[in-house]
Amino acid sequence: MKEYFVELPVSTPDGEFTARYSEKGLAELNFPGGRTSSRAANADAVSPQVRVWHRATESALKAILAGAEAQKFPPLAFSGTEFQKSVWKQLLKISSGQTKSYGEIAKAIGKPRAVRAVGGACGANPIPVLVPCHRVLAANKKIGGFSGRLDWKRSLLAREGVKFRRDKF
DNA sequence: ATCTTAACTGTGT
DNA sequence: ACACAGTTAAGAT
Repeated sequence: MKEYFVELPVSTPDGEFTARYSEKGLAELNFPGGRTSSRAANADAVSPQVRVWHRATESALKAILAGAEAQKFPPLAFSGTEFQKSVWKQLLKISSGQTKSYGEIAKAIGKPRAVRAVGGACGANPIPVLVPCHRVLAANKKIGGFSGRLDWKRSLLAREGVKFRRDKF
């Protein structure tokens, strides 16, 4: 079985995301607005397996963007350190409309002091939205930060009906 | 209530 | 070894 990486566009009301697949599953997901991936493969050229995954990705992505719970999920083949993977695994447990703090995540993986490292892991998350890094707020329910457009975090949380403390405005 | 400072951990250079 | 990060809790103002 040869190793392959495939990029496919995902059209959503928010723009065109780009999904990247490895031989194991969905490996990366990028926000719209980025450079148009000219390397995007033709949907017909990819294996049936990837097409199935991609269908699940589209379904899940659109659902979450709409503020709903994702029904279908493609296999996630993110690569990273063990620490990061354990963090992302925890993030997947947060259902729509719910939030957790960085401290709670750290505690859940047995390293309650590694709150800052958790933040780093979230920022390194290769599959935003599907891995709900946006559902993680600071300890006192403040919005916290976000690598990339902070607008996305606010917007997604708002769509899920999450109330967070807005320190300004 | 807001600001400042110090601690703590994983990761990249 | 050093600096930084999507934090936090405690102390000062």
